Amino acid sequence: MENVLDFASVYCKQLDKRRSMTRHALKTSRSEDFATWYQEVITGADLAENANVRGCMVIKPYGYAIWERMQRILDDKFKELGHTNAYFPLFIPADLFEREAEHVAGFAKEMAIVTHHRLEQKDGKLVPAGELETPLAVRPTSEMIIGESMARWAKSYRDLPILLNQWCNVVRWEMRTRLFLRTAEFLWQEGHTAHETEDEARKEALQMHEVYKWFICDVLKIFGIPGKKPEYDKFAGAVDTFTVEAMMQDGKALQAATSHYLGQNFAKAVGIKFQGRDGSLQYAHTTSWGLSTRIIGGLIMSHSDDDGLNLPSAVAPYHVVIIPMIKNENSREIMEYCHKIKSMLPGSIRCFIDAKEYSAQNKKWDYVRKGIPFILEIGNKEVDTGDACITKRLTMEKQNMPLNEFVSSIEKMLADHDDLLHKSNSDFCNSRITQVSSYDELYAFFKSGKTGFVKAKWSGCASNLEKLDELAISIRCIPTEQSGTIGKCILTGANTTIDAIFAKSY
RNA sequence: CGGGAAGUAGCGCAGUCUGGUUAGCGCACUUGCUUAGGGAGCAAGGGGUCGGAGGUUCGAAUCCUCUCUUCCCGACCA
Repeated sequence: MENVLDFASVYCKQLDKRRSMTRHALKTSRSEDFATWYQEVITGADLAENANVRGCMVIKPYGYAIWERMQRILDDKFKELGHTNAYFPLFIPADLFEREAEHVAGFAKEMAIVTHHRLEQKDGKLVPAGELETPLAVRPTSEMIIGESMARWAKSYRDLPILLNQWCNVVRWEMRTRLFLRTAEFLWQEGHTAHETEDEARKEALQMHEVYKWFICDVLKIFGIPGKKPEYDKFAGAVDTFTVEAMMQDGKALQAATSHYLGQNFAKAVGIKFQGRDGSLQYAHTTSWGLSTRIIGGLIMSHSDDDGLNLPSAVAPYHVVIIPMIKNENSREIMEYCHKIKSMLPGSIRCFIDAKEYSAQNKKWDYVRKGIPFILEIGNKEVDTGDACITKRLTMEKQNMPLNEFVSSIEKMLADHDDLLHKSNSDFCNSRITQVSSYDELYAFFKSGKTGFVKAKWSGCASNLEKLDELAISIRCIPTEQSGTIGKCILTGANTTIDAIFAKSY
């Protein structure tokens, strides 16, 4: 493990050195204009584009390939833990929402509603004609409609737990949208479970919270702090909300995935009742948990640099791209050599040969922007020497190595790639966590233009929160890892042991 | 949803203020030749209902009204 870190340390330095010396693949740098840079990473890597509909996006094939990788990893894990996939309707009768007061209040403002079901031609224009008796909400989340089914399915304690997940799209009519981070329609998975006891349901919510933590931090190598949402910032209708708050390269927090213990709130609203072991009729305890395409935004803002995207190997559509440097005279030998390389690679390595007739250099820079970990340039030289000419995306260092050595070390190099990705991100983020012990310090920190997470004592009560408004920050979470020390709440002055994370957020 | 900016070729832009030949430039694209491993050169080409609708005018990318979309700052954001 130490060796790995040493390796990463050395490369971090090379990385910084190179960045100060050379021309970059993107026009705008992170430090110049983070928001513009973010857009350029997306267009540069060909991940997505704005659709013709307000706030909606087209996820392009390369972006969707990343999402598919994420889906596969998570789906396998969910199933391993006993969940099964199902599918519920996109439309939810609007009045169904009204059964849970907090829930409807939380979503009312961002709900898209279908009120008509037919178009008619009028003066050459199509106008909605048949009005629906009951308006249909386009699902912003499916607790109510899935709960309604569960109510029909659960009769006895023997029917529990019900462990469901669905992969779908949801719609939230947001006022301000940004590709991946906040779109009117987005893709996600939503898990919904019903349990016999509070204890079991709480364990389920925490278990899925752990799964998200693992996926975000270990698989995607994104720096995140797991914790609990403050009482006033829970999911509408939840008893407890757990979150992973990820830190982006501009120091802002991104709520990356949440898991909720819903108590009996939803069970009571839709009637998930079952006969218990003692014969009495009881309400189930439910949970829900979700992770969306927003995480792709988090992935971009965690790992990308001024040359574009960088990807952890687990979700990279390709690990290796081979670019033939074709010259007319012996293109056949070069292509044969390229195929030979591909066929020699271990099965775990995703590789493709780009033989499109575009200029090799332009192709190379495209793949730099797409964050392919290893780019191979294969031409006459390599055919003659039996080498591979490899550019490592993270460090942008280019080197020749004997083909056999490349093939036998590719898995190790990919592991090193992941370690470096992980280390440079976690070093960056760890250096941006600041501890303060008073509101004045907090104020000075954010007013000075510094960014990052600030850890401070908080009483846990909702008073004096308006003091955070001026700084445009919020309490992101109460981290699972608590120091246990006693101190004064920076907002109220009350004695407390609670550590909380304060930050600007997306 | 409030304030600001902007929509002209795939991308980036000029032209709009002060209405007037056939709407231009760079990159990209096509063809040819010459070159090639940090983003080629030269030459000849292709590609546009100037976001959309309506109006003013002999004439609208340009002026007016409405509308859609995008970006930035706020508010909002399980």
